[in-house]
Amino acid sequence: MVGGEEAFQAYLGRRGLKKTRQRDAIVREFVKARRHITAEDLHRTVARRHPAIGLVTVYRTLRLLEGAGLAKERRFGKTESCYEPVLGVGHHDHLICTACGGIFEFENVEIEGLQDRVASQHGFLIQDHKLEMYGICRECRKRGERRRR
Amino acid sequence: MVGGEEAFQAYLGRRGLKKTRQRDAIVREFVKARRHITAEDLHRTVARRHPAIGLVTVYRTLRLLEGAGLAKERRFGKTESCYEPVLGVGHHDHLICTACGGIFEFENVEIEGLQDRVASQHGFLIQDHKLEMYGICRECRKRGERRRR
DNA sequence: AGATATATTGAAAACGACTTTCACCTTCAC
DNA sequence: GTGAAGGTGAAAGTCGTTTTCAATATATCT
Repeated sequence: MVGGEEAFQAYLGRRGLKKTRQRDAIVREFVKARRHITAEDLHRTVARRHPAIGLVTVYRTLRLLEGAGLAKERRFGKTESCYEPVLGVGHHDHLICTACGGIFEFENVEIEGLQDRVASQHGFLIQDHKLEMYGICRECRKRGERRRR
Repeated sequence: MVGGEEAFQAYLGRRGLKKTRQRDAIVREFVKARRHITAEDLHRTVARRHPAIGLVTVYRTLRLLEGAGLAKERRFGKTESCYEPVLGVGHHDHLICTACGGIFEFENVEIEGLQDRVASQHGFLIQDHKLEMYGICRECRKRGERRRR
């Protein structure tokens, strides 16, 4: 999402939508995050400098970013969604620790290749995919696999 | 989930829980489904023969089944969860058509192997994983990729 | 700049899936 | 059978997210 802010404004213009201070502030913080973040967390961050901006507007802006192809919604646990900036290239997937809740990212070209093959074997035209692996991370294994919650 | 009903009753016994008519009916229909199903759909099915059984009890029973390792919760869209019977062996993943909403299952041992390798490279002890691919299925491509919703 | 049309805002209410509460009802070990 | 421990359905409550609505900001036209 290099130059994400300009891309976002172009998107707004194209759709006859307006550039506002709130959207600017939200998009700026979202880009700074550089990692998946929940709407609530993003709101907290934005509200430090702009206390008047509501959570509702954060949700709306995230949906706009998604529409612009600049953010992607993810759902790891059973509860809230996370949003992550769409960086120029390179898809990544996630390793999620069920003990500490930590989320680790990785990329693997071979897996991607196999996925494409499976998809075309089934006659699918692939648009997106996600791979999530759940387990115990190195740290938690050392610590003795204590469970959270 | 061959012999799922017996396994479930064993689980109940082990935990000091009781076998009830409602649970029997719900588990029986769940096993018959043999495929992912939402709580709501399962309830609808069960209610045909047992109109008094509430959706609440279906949710509770599904959580029990999950605890017993006989069902697995999945979340494809952004809305409801699906539950699928855990069959004895063989993990499968999903191809989801964004046009018609259809869900197709597949298995691929090579991908599984690569996943395990990635996990161990990161020091992870894998417990579970899920792979979902989104795209347009063969039928919808023929039909001209109309969008649902 | 001022007027005008249209989009945007925050607060509160609504939403949908799911969970909890509660008073009554089963189940099962004795 | 009896009684303690669980289970039940209905209604109320949660939680994350979306919608509604009256007030306000932005872009465009003059």
